[in-house]
Amino acid sequence: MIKSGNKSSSAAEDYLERIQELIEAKGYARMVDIAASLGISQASVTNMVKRLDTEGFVLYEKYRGLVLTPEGERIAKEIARRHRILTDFLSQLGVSSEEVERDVEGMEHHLSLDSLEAIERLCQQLTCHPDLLAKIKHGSNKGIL
Amino acid sequence: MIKSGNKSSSAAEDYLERIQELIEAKGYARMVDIAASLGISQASVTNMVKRLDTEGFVLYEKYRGLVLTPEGERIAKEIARRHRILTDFLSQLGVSSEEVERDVEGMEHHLSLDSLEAIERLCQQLTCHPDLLAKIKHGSNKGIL
DNA sequence: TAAATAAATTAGCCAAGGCTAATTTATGAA
DNA sequence: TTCATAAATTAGCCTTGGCTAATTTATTTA
Repeated sequence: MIKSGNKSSSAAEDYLERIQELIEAKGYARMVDIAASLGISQASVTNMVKRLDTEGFVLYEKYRGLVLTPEGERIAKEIARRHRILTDFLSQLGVSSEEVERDVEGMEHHLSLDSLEAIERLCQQLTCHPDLLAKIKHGSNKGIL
Repeated sequence: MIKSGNKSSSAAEDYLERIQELIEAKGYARMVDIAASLGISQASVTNMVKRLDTEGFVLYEKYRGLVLTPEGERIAKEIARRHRILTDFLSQLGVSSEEVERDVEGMEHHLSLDSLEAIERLCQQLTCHPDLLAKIKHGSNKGIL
């Protein structure tokens, strides 16, 4: 998904997002850490990283590690942004953080820029209308406990 | 996706939704129509319908047609509901109908009930606040033309 | 009702993305 | 520096969900 530039699958986007997060957090992204972070096997990571390399999202040298290309980084940051916006949105609506996480994970690859930015503006507006948000959350049965 | 009852993949859910739509519109769902409606080959439909049968979502007899089981119908209706709610939501935000269609198609399989119903309540509230919606749409560059 | 056409099915293929088991390379500690 | 362990890779397999081409069954029409 994601329109401009090269095509990347949902799976590829997930990898790029996590790789970027690891690099930000620790300066590098090892295969073993990518695997742990995504909850999949190291072998699967090796395969996908090879693909990401041939498709130009990553520079990879066997046994030596990998870095994102500018294009890979662009996609990683775009996905991170979608993640942020959608997480904010569902959190504002009072959805529990575990559900937010799962739902966002699934949705973030399927939204046009237009929809995403409309939701972003909506969040902005909702911030100034806590009364409205209160009514929405009130409908929820898992209220303030 | 969809929690309660049997598991169904996103693809299976798409099939069930379309089958239900065809049955509602014409009283029956032929392989050739399901294929046309989903934009895939008849052979692929035959395969998936067999699977939907063995998984209990559909009753199918070779060359004789198919009907939804109660469970299949339950899922079809649940997906249709998600489709409705998400379509309403993005439309309210001023997203173009083609984009709404594509986005909803992608998202509808990935939302928890909690998130879905929070969005439903949000739409309800937004209906009473056209001023708010106006501001959101205003941020869009493809405004009133 | 027999032949032509439309619909459905089968067989066999492909790519994406997972997996495990076995092997190879790198690295840290004695 | 050598050996034990950790990390990475390879080989080979699986499922999902597509596809085309060939075949079979149903249906329509002359």
